[in-house]
Amino acid sequence: MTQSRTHNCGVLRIENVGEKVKIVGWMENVREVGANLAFVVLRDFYGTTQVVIETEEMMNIVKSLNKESTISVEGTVRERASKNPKQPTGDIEVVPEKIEVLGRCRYNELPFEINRSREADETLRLKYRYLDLRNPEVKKNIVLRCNVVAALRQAMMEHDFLEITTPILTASSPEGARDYLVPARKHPGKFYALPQAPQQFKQLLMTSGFDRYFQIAPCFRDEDARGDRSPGEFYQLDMEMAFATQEDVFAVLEDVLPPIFAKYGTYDIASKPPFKRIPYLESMEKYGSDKPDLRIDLTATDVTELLSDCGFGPFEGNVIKAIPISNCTLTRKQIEKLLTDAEVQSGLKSYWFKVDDAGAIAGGVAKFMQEKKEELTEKLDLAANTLVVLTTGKKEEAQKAAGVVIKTFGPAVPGHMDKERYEFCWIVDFPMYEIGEESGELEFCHNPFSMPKGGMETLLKAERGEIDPLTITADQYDLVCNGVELSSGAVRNHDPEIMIKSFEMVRLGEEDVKKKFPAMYNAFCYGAPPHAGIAPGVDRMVMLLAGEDSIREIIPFPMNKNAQDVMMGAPGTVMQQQLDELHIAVVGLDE
RNA sequence: GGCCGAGUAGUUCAGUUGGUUAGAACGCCAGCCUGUCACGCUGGAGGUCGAGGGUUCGAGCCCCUUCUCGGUCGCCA
Repeated sequence: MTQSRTHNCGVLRIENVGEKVKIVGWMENVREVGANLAFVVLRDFYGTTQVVIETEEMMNIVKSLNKESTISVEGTVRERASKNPKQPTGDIEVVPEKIEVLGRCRYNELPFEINRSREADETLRLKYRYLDLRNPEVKKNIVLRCNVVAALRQAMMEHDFLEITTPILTASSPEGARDYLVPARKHPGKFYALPQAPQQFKQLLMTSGFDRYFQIAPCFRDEDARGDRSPGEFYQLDMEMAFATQEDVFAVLEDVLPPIFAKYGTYDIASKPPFKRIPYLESMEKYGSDKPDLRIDLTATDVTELLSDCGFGPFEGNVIKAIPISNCTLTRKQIEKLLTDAEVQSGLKSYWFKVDDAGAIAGGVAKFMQEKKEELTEKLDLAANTLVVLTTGKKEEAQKAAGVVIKTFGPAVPGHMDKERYEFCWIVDFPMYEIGEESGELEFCHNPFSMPKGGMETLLKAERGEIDPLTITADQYDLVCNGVELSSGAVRNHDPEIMIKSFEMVRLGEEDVKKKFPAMYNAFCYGAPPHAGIAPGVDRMVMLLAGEDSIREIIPFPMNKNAQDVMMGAPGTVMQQQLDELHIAVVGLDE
């Protein structure tokens, strides 16, 4: 038989009995049950098929091989004497006439057992990622990723977006994250930068008249990792639309995303358009977060006025937020445990009391609450068996702590979270400016590319002192799903004069704009369309869909937390000649 | 960079108040087993307890230093 294979390891069924077949794959397991009887589990991408060994000749071949060797098996499909209903191919087995060794596994002990690789130490998994990926449970996330990317691409094309690639070697952008730099051989002392996002290119495409652009775009940022943030590189579904408003952008994603989430996600249910829209300030007040998990029905209420003079020390002079949790039957110990979890995450201590089943206030800081019982009951709509968690600190601290408490208690207290669904929302009306923590002066809150609401007129009013610049908002928005920030986007500032004015607000000016964004500034001077866009993170989307907590589970070859590829040995040293060509002298390293 | 957690057999882990030869499961090796499918049974090999130093008659365990990994905060326009 000259074919490489006639069937894969996932397709043979009872109907194929009697057929001559050739299958290939990895020898996953050998079950030796008698002197001349053994069962070989052959695995390929598609599944597993049992090969039965009944002769001394075949037994000798099998016994000479380590597990995970690749072999080809030519033989006949036979109905099993004892079937296994748990396996798709469990009704049949292949009786081999010829077994050929294709790739011998040189080791009889692997770094970990393939089918249990997810339990192994992560560093080991990453070092032997090619073995880790043999595990169908690991592989399935990569397959999912591929399907999701294909579905996104198809949906975007159907919405008349063109996929256009933009440079990987480009210029360093002075704003935002730390850049990855690439030394320029032909230009000593100069550097390319890898793009943090194709932001400027896509805006330039808009000025070129491409009406709708998208790209599954690789982005590079030299910032530290998180559980949901891969260090170094990640992918965005980057998109931009000319002559478009916030509503146009929303309409596209509200059309594109829910079907893909419902189809490929762990849960079948996704928000229907239009998604809930929550102004940034309201979100911070109510959910203590700019990425609320709307599957949780808990919200925070400001009780500063009510409780600041209640006599409890930590409350004095601080903002106080209350999160009432109805029908809560947690024990004191469980409550304390959850509060500790929340404290670890937020770094802020919170307090509690509860209304017991007799309607009395008890536990935690109850003794400071007794005098305020009536007002509290009215304000928080308290009933029996309601737990109230209190957070406090400066306004931002109290809000942030409340946000963490909500996300900690929501899943832990029965009845407050409908987990099996995807809840999208838009966070809108982001402030354009904020007071920088270090500088103490006005700074851009998010990015300088956004169009301030009201345009030039608003900026002039602020300049004349008629309005507080902190109240200026932008048509800038985040897409949030289940408490995960999927994306940021905005209606862009396409007007050179407004751009300059907007920069002047933060003590920068025309020269800075020209210096930082020369191409974009110049391009906008030649007649630019109003445009808007967004860039949902592909990795985070797939992570949500796969139901994984670690971003590394959905990346084929992830780096570790310290931005190292332990499999390839990156970053690594290079030859002196390479350094010389790049005009780089490495100093201060002991080698 | 701060804080928290972890590091013991190939892998995942246990290891009592500091006390004899550091254990289990899986994997591996050998033998047995003619219908297994997480096969079973019997036996065996396998350890610088992350590294270095200290306390002690005696350290996997206590103390100090350090390395590595993970989580979290900073950071991520």
